[in-house]
This record gives sequence, C-alpha cells and structure tokens, in this order.
Amino acid sequence: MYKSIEYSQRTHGCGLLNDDNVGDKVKLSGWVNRRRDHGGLIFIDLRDRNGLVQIVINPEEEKIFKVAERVRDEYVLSVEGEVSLRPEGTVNPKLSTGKVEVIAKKISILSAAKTPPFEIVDSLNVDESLRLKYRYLDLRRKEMLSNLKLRHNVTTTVRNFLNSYGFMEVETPYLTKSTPEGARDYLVPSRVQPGHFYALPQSPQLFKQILMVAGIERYYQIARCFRDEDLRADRQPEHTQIDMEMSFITQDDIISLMEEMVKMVFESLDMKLEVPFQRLTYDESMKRYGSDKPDLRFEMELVDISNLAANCGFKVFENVINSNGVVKGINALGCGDYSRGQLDELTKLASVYGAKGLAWMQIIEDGKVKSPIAKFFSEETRNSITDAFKAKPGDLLLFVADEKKIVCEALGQLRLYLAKKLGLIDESKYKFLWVMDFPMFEYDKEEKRYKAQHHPFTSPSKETVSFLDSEPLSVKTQAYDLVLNGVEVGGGSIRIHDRELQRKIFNLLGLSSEEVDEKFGFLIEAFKYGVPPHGGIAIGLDRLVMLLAGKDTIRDVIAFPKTQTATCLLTGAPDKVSDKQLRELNIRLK
RNA sequence: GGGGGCGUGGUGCAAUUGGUUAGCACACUGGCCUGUCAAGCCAGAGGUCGCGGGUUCAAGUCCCGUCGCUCCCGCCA
Repeated sequence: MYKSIEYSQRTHGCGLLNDDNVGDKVKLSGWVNRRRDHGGLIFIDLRDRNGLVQIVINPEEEKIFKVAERVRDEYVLSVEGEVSLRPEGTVNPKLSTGKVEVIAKKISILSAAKTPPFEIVDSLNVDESLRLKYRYLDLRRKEMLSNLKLRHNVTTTVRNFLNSYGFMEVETPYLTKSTPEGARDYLVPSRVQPGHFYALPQSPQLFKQILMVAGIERYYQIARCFRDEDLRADRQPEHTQIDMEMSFITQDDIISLMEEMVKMVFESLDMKLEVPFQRLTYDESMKRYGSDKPDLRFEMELVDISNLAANCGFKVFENVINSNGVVKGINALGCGDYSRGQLDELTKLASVYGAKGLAWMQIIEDGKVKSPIAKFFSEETRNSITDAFKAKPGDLLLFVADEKKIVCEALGQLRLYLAKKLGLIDESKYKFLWVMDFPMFEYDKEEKRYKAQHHPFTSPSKETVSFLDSEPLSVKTQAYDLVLNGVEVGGGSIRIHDRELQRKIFNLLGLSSEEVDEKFGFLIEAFKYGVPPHGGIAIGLDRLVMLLAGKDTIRDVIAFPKTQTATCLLTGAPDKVSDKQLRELNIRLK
C-alpha cells in the first residue's frame, strides 16, 4: 500500500481494487498476465506491482475488441473502464480482486512484448541461468517481487529502529585501501596514480572505528561489502551488511539492542519473537553441536566418549586418545536399520570434513548391538557407551575418532544431514542464538603463526587478557556471532581502544611495526587523538532476508546476483576492456 | 585448486541402455468458441541432442577434451 500518485496514466493499482470500487471509473496500467479469448468475449488479467485484476472486453466495443484480439502475454497496456461486480457464480476466490472486474471502455497498447523465454508464473521450474539472464522477467514473478519487498521492509524497519536510537547513517568509501589478512580484495586500478590500486572494502570496519574517533557515537550503514572468494549458495562477491558501531557501550548493550531490533523486524512481519536469545560459548557450541553456528531447532547433541575409549581395547580409538585426540559420537535416532549402503554414504559424508573413518553401532535390543567394532569392547564398556547416548533399540550410534576439530566438524555435519533426512527440523521455527567467547587466535599450521579468528581489532575479554603472553590460544574475545537456524547472520565485537594492547596483538599476529604503520597507520594515528571505547556488529542482510523468505540461496533475495563463477548473466560482467582503457590504467595483460 | 550433479524444440522432461522417422507436456502460431481465470476444442510450426574430437556399419546414448549452470571441500580475518 502506498500513496497513490494520480497521474494521467493510472488512477488505481490493479491488485488493490475491490468491491468498494464498484462503479468507479478507473485508468489502469500494467502487463498482460494472461489473455483468455472466448471468441465473443475476451478476458485479460492485467498485472502491476500490486497484483492482478480481470479486464473484460465485450464484443459490442468493436474498436477495443479488435485491439484486445492483438494483445499477447506481457504486453504493456493502458486500460480505462468501470469497476463492476462479477456476475454471480464467476467470483474467483483465489484472487484478492476476485469479486470484481473492470469493464473496458478504452485500451491502448503502450508496448508490445516478445514471447518470454519462460512463463511469468509463481511455480516456476526453469534453469536458474535463464532466470538470471532475463532477470527483469524473473523479477516480475510474484515470488521474486515479494522477496524484494520483504528486503525493503526489513531495511526500512531497521533504519527506523536505529534512527530512533540516535544512530546516524554515514556512507564510507567504496574505493579504499587494501588491508592484509582476511579475504582476497577486489582491486581497482588508479589512472592518475599508475601502478597503484584501490581495494573495494570487505567491510567498512576501519572507517566505522574512525567515525567513533570522530565522535559520531552511533553509526550505521546499509553497506555493500566485497570479497573475492569462491561463491556458495549463501555467499556472493558483493553482499550487504547492516553495519553499525557505537561508542561507550558494552557487549551486553549491543546484544540487547540487536535483540530488540530483530524483534521489531519480526513484528513488522507479523511474527512473534522471544528475547533474549539463548547464548552459548564457542567452546560449548563446538562441544555439543560440532559447529560455531549450530542449528538449535533440534537436539541430537554430540557425546564425548573419550574417557570410555581410552582403554576400551579398540586400538583405533586408543591411539587417537593417546595422541591427544577425542572420540565423540551422535545418536541417529531410529536409524538402526540402515543398510551397508546408507552407512557408507554417511562415512563418505564424514570424510568430506576430514574424518578418516566412521564407526557405528546398531542397537538391536537391550544390551545387544550390531557393529563391526563391538567385538573389541567389554560388555561393560558397551553398556556404558549406549547409556551415554541414551540409546534405545532401533537407534544407530555414529563415532568419529580424530583430532578435536575434525571430530566436531564431521559429527556436526552428520548431525545436520541426519536431521534434514529424518525430518527433525521444524521449518516454521526461527531459532536465534548468540555464540560468544571466541578464541582470539587460531594457529595457522601452514604459515606457522597465529591468526586473528575475528579481526585484529577485537578486544580480548577482561578475564583472559592476562594470558596474552603465556598462552595466547586461551585468550577469549569480546566477540559475538548471531546465528539463526544454523546460519551465521551477524557478528561483531568490542574493539581494542588501548594502543599498547593493540600493538601487542599485532606483535602476536606477527605484524612488524612497519607493516602495521603501512597498513593500519591511519587508524593507529587516529587512536592517538582520543578514542572512545567502542564496539559494533554487522548483520548479513542477504542471509537474514533469505531465511525470512524461506529460501535456500541469497541469490533469491538479491535483485541482480552473480553465478557461482562470479559472472552476471544479465550484463555479461566481467568482460574484456579496450586496449585504450588498459593503456590509460598503465596495465598490460600477460 | 579438488569432488559430485545437470546440459535433448522456447520451457520442463522422455528416448528399451549403441539401432532405423528423437517423443510427451506446457508455451507459441492459425481457426472455432459470450463467463473464463491452469479456459476449452481442432490444426500447425518448431531440434546442429552445449561445443570439439574419437571409437563403431551405426552415437542423444560409449570414450577423451572443453564450455556453461549448480551443490560441496579448500578459501571466506
């Protein structure tokens, strides 16, 4: 619903007409959704952004009848006529305008249309590449239109919410400086500075922190972020963040503010949401769900049986424990009748995530199991294991033994796979969760150095900051990820505003002071002039809207997305450029 | 960089597992039709089986390569 602009081409929206309009003389403009020609009578469903209405063309109106005979699907028409109640028995309850129809008095064809390469219908089944090439036709479909409307409604609600809390929307540059670590940058060559490049921002991170130094106090931006990494269903080379930053704020303040914001988004869509959201530490999340973004719409928690495996008699388990690994498992409820083939499939899945094998135990009846590894265990150990999983006859226990990270990830993925397969997930549910207390660093085996798990400006927690020198891997951060239904939809942190601490972190990351000056000097310099304690968060708009729209890919909530090979099928980008352009940029292709 | 799936009229699919004229539905074109809304009925047009090479008497089908789309691993602070 929007204020009608009564201009000469249109007095009403097609889909907004109802029995209140009966008798009204209306002028409509839109596309021919469908024409039904009965020879002596023609119906046209006229579609605009508001929906459909049926136009009736009677043969007595000879002139317009002739025009209507020429009309085809997707022609653009201007129609003048009178709204009238449909005759008894011809009401269409499937249409919001189904009680009425418009008796045409005048029709003009504003634009003819080729037959589209696919039908403009709700339940469309065509290859996505065709939809992307003709995106303007795809977006005419109600489903896609409503996705864009949903996205617009979310950003509108967010803007209103943040404005009401005194946030200022500030734009930050798209042409900026390449920074080390993180994702691969998209580079833009400078013409006036030959051999120099801008980078498109992976996020407005540094600028928003500088805005805090500038005294903006509360900033937000619906910001485009660019990352030149391989694509996935939920990853595009450019994505949109609801990005914000606040001064004089604590982690809990930010969290409750976000909970209110998300709640308001849900309310604007007539959905209820319970706040506060559940919180899990990173360690607990990995331990119980094998993921730092667990889907909590179902249980099936991981169970650690390392203590039982330590001296169980099964060499594979024992060796893993002796080399500091773990043995964990999940109970695939009711999967005790899985065939060898099905078990092989699960094994294959586990191997994708690095597991060298998958052990299983089918529970046949109380105290009895079928399993290739059961023979290694004493009855006592076996019972302890089945007890640990609360296994009942008909259940299937799956075990992975390896280093901790692999065990958790493999089982976490099996957990998800099984839940989907077994229908354990209530698709109508929205389960939010905060994951917190992330480790500050992870050790990069290849590069033999520490890397920041979040980013190098993340503040360590007060409780663990003292471990920086002794055990860096034990240092936790004041960072928080927002997870919805197993999808990371946001993340942020309290930033470091102490220069000494920042220098120490850079040191631990192996950045020399020269490198720091070269890459972040402007931020360090800014921090010398009075920096307020600050923190922030960014919400992934595409992912959030994707989940709200019930879609499996963010491409469905982006007007013009790119394919997995990062091309735009509509425009043909990326493309070659002329020699002249290259010369001007001082670039020679190999 | 790696693994899986798909590619046949405009669209979605089929084609006995190597066999003769590549079939079906929808869409499209024409005709008939005054109450349809997935309109109906009749007729018709439309194919370099993604592309290139190979095996064979014979390839949509088998082999090799390549391109496109897609899902995943790596990657994504």
